[in-house]
Amino acid sequence: MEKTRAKLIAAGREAFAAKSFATASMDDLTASAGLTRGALYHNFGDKRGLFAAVVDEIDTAMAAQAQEAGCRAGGGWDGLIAEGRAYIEMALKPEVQRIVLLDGPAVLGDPSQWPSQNRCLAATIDRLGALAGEGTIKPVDIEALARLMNGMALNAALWVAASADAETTLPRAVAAFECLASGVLAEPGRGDQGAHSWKSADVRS
Amino acid sequence: MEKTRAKLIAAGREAFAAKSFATASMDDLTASAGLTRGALYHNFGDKRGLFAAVVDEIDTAMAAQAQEAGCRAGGGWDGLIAEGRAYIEMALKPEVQRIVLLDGPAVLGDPSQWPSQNRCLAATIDRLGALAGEGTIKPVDIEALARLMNGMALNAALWVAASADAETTLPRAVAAFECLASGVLAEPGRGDQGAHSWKSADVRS
DNA sequence: CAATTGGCGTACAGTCCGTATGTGGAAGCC
DNA sequence: GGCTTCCACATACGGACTGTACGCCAATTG
Repeated sequence: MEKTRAKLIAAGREAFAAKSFATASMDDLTASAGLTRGALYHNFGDKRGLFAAVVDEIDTAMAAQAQEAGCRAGGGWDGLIAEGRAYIEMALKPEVQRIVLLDGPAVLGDPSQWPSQNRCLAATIDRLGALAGEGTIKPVDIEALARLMNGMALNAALWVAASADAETTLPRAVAAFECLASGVLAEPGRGDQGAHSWKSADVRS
Repeated sequence: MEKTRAKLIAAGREAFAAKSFATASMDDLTASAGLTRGALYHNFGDKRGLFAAVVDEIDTAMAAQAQEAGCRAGGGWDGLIAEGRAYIEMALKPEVQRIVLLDGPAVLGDPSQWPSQNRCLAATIDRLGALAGEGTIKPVDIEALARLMNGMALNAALWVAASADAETTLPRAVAAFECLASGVLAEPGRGDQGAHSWKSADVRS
């Protein structure tokens, strides 16, 4: 049944977020879904299998939300920055930081190998490729740039999530992100408003 | 005895690197050191305690090596870039990627909270502060910048470590790192040679 | 209507962690 | 020198958890 899979994934999101992958008990998890471990091992084969499904669901939603924020910003360079900002902001949710940022790499390996991350990465690569075509950014290795920018946003998110008061740390992280990202601009002084943003954002720090 | 601690940490480095934190058995680990679990729980109190000691040892050595590379490059902006490059190169060792990059955050939490990382972060902050004082970099939030640059290097290292052939990926990651880092330069066109490096390194890609 | 298949519950074995207890030797004291 | 104390480590035990093999029930099919 496809309904039990959904129930298990939903229960997994709660359990893995609240207790981490290692300490989450599959007996409790399945019981909270009104099932037993038999259903789990039949549908996902493994504890890791359920975790991978949970990560894929969350990560896919994150990629979609980031891309939507990029389009809402009008695409182009501003869209790229908006994507990074959205990604950082999502890490305020404990679910995201515990499952995707901390346990995910340890259990499933390098995030850039996940299918959901590859989708997000492909979107960033496309966006950077378009910017390179119109000369907005320097003609550098696009894939390497996309990977590092994704990683930078991911790491900024981790910092914000671990900080005492995320409300004040978030703008600092976003400003630093935009400042570093402006390094790929062909004309840093006036490339869109990439160079202005870090200035205006820095005022409040 | 201080000798048993060293033997357990040495055995921990091998076991955690080869089998990961979760699958490493403390019975086997202590047996390989010629001891039993009694010695472990007496000296470190916990499986996590030993792991924290192992991470601290590796991470401290990494910070020292990176700082030494920075000094060898003559300090200043080139020193900062050399630090990042050295940090990325260290992640080629499976021990570093498995223990520090993957399991470390999951078991011990956000890396920026580790004592060893704080030492490395303080060094980067000092270096950035000096560069800001002489006007080499933009007057932005130094701490946020240092955290993101450390995270960027860490993530680039993870990518290189997970790639099929690290020898070709490494220069791509380093070039992208330098390109993004150049975003903090006050005069990107000719700030030291930060802007040249990404060009020359990109030729071979 | 009988048989088979698939989804799920149940029982069992194996492993591992953490703690409580025991032991041997070294140091201190009279 | 003998006795006590203490510390570093070994040993034994309990509890929990995962993964697997097996059993049951419903639905489908011929």
